[in-house]
Amino acid sequence: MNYWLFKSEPDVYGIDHLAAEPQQQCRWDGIRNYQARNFLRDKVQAGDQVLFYHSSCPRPGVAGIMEVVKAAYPDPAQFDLESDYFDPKATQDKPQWYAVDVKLRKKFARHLPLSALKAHPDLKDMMLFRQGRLSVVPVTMAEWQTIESMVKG
DNA sequence: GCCAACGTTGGC
DNA sequence: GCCAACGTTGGC
Repeated sequence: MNYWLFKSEPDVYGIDHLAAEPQQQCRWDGIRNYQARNFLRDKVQAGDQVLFYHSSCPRPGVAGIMEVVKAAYPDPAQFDLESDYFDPKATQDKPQWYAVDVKLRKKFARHLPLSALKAHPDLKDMMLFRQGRLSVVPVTMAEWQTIESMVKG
């Protein structure tokens, strides 16, 4: 099992949106960055645990935990002319982009702010900090456990 | 293949 | 709004 951090802008789709979905489940789509795509397509598996990260907002940070319920499949939006995520290079035979399905596991009572993550010595090597612009980021098991302990504590 | 210009992300 | 860090595009 793997651990991840997925980013979303809460104005567009935050953890409360996910909480309001039927079965608190949704398609995580619209990823249009090759490195993020490769993680999604090649590494993200059903059962993986995911931090829901709010970005580009007044208080960026981790808002809760999701679980992957369906591994990667072609993102339907790439074939949809009406969609912002339409990609003329994509064909059914050669999809360019992938999506996964996720389910809400836990919404934190208090969001864990980015500042707290940055301040913790055990998290100093997080890929989140090294490559700030990536929207699908691996998290190590040690980092995951540290973050869980911060939420409880 | 190189590189400049431009666009996007995201924290502050 | 600003800026850093990348990513993408397109000319050559």
